[in-house]
Amino acid sequence: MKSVEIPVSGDRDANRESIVEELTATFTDAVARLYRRLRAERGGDPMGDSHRSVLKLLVSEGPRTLRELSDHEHVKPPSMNQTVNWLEESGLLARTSDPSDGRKVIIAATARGVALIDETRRRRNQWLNLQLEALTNEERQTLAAASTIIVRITDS
Amino acid sequence: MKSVEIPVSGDRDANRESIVEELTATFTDAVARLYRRLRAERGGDPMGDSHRSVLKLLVSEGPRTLRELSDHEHVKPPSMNQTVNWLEESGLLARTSDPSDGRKVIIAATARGVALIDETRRRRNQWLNLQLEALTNEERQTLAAASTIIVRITDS
DNA sequence: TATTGTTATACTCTATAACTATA
DNA sequence: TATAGTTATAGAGTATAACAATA
Repeated sequence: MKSVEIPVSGDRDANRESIVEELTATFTDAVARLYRRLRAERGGDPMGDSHRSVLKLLVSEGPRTLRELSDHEHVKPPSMNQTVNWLEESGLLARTSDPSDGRKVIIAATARGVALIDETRRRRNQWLNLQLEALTNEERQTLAAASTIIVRITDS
Repeated sequence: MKSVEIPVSGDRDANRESIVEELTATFTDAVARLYRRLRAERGGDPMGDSHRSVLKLLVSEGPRTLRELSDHEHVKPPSMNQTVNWLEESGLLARTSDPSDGRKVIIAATARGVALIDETRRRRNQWLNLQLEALTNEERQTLAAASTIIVRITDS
């Protein structure tokens, strides 16, 4: 009878685990669905999320190598190379050789790339803007706090 | 001098707007990066996110038509059709004609599809499980609350 | 040998356009 | 005509394999 009356520590661990796993499932679904929705709302913008994310990083944090970019975006180097190729052909970034290491290539935003990020920062994501405006301040604070946690988790 | 001393209501609106736009940018970035990270952690699993999301819906909420599935996932019918084809060829769902409307096709998970969802529910997303276990209860509550808000926004 | 970048190629998931069948 | 599903095809973004150049 003991085992019924007194929850042992193993039970509590199992319970905590199932709570975490439930959150994992719920949270994964929520993020995946929002990501798809954002893509669906993106509309006629020629620059995709990946391109924008890279350009934004270069603008806000300065030049990087290809390897640094692919690591930061959690993508393989050949994938990042294609993204960088597109941005280079669009005149939004430029490649230069690293004088101190002939293997490396320094990738930096051009003036046009900086201008584009500044320009579009406010125009973008109108759909999400509308959704967020309709929330309460408390709900927005929840999302802001969640964003902080997400970034910390993702970069770990 | 007045305009400097007394903030007019227009200023307050502009301020609220910029706060929302800042959250939009931050939140979009966080979600996109977590989505990529989750994909990178997925590893050798042959079933992609879209396939799994559809199968999970069929298992947890019962049969649906193609149109219902494509609406739910915010995807166009031909895209969903390809996803459904893959799942059908893999024996995880089955199509049957709707007796009351010859145009419609009822899509339902097979026993094997149900078993697969049950099986993999616990094995999946190990990386995110670990990250969430390392958080405080308060942080997990924040993410759970954010998930609720995200789902509500996304389905609107 | 190890590392950095690159090219070639293929896979997944999405879209649009055009078609068939049914209501 | 309108709706549900489907096929054909294309595009974006990812991956792996193989290669060149440099450390």
